Amino acid sequence: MDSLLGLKRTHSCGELTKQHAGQEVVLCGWMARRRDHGGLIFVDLRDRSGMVQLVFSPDIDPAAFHKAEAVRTEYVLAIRGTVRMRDAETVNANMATGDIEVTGVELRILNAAKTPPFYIQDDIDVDEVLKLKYRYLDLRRPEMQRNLILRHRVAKLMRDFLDRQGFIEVETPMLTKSTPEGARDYLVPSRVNPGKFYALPQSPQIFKQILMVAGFERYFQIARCFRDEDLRADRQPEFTQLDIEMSFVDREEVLTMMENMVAYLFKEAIGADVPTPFPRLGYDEAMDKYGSDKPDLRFGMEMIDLTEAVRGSDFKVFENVLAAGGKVKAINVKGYAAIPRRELDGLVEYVGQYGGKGLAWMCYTAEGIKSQITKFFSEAAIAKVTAAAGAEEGDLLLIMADAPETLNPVLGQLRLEMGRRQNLIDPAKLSFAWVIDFPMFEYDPEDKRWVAMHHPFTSPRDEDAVYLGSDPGRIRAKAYDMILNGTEMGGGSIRIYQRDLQEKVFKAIGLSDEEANEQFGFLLEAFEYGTPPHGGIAFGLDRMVMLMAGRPSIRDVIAFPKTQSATDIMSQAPSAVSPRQLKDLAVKLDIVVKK
RNA sequence: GGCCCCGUGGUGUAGUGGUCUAACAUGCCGCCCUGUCACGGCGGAGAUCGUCGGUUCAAAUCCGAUCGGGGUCGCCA
Repeated sequence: MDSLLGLKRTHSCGELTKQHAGQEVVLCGWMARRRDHGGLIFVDLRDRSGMVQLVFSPDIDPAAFHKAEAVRTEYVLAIRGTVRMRDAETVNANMATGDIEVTGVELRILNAAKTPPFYIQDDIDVDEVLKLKYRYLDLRRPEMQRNLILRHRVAKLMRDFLDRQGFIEVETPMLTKSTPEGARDYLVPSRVNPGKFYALPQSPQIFKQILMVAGFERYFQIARCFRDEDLRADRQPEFTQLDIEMSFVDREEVLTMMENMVAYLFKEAIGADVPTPFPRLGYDEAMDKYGSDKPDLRFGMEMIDLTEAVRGSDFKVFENVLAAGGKVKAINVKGYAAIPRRELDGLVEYVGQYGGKGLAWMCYTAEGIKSQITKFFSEAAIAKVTAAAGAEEGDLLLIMADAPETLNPVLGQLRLEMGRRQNLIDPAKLSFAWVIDFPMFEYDPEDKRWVAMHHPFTSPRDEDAVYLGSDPGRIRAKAYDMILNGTEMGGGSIRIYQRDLQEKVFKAIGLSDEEANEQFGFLLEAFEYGTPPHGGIAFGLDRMVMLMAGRPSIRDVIAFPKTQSATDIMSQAPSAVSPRQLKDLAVKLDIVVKK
């Protein structure tokens, strides 16, 4: 094995162009591919910046040539050589550095490498376990390097933008207090306080509000957050938020500044033009038209209310739903009247997964309407449905009936599914919007109490606060979510900053005075020492970068992600600990759960 | 906790009861090759088919359990 002694890297592989022709350069990197012609060897050398072709020949340097014969995949190399133009017929247009090559006069093998378990290249299809076990090799692949470099760029742009706007980056604790609301906490036992636990933060929410009380006026943090809930493609137990809070602002100011920031980020990071201001949707409208509080607005197919059109038919299913106060709604899948019967049956199953009890359809074919339900309806009623849905020949109406709370989300899922099947979703499109006027509370039938939809520090709209004691369900909050292509990218609110209002909200979610004091007493007390009106927002950095990179999972933009069972295959976390460690922490494992 | 998909040489796949002594591609090893770029040619090694149990004269193949991965519902203020 050779050392680097006396050689200093002068260039990176990817930066070389015809401008460098004639120069002697020193390059370092990994051996990506070798083409050995017996009397002539080509090596593609890869580093973070890209790849370049090296040429070794006995005519150039016999020692370097013979060394090159022994080089294998992923060996770490340093080479000294001269950049030269390729002959016209040997130019490789598929390679960024394809105009030139480097003739090697000195080759050093800095380190050998075992043959990697998978190819170090883009677009591979390999088992997740293998990729995660050898994450350092997976991360060596150019596309993964691009993803993490993009992530770095986005974080830097966030800091640049917010710094210019007068924001101060402040770190808040990772060892914090467990609170009853929200997701399950990750707990950390305290050695010096036996029997007591810290919680890792689900978000820096309370600390950032305290920073407003402290007079920082504009705060941000790129903050790690922890939630002990089940994982998804876009959910990891630890994830990163861009957390922001501002004093002396109203909702308008927050929304305007944040959409400007996001437009800046997308422009600078991926060159996308994002028009501002963003469209705004009320929560009720979003649920009514799209059945979701984070609708994918890249395509239409809005839900259509047929309640009045179908009222008074002989169809018992609809009549029963209507009698119970439910609704009948449909989506119009344009041009899909020829849907195979088998697919329709599949759709019934599909809505069943989401709690849909049934699905009616009307196919507007050239021979008339094919449907299992039209026989229950008068011609006039059918005409009303056709008019309400704007149905034409070739269209397919998918119709559901249920209470709105069930119907909307299920039909919303069906809308998404049909959008996907009909290829209506343009992957290149970026459809941003704000969803505003969220309900303050939603009723939890399991706990039989009202819970904060956003969090309990969200301010109710001024005109709705009077219902706090009487009718929490009708209160709208000063909350907002930024959505992009059906993903919630960020959410926030204008906060409560007065003790008495905060106490009323705690009461509304069933916290007694004692509990409120025990959990949040310090915040309530802080509110009495001159708290400015304030509000803020937090963005999911992982999701934002995932969307920018066009990846299907945030695992692709996190250096060391966890599996669906929250383990790290590379480091084998979590793991058992020694009895000694447990004893120090005053922790006893009485309830042993499998393995 | 529920539902769905996946697990076969290093990697990706084929094989759905006997002809499997497991096929193909790629990678790997050896030899040849002075303009390739997914170089090419010739030869070779490499798999008890995730694990355990069952059915059967016979199991990669059927059944059950289990482990691991992925997607999703619930959950995620």
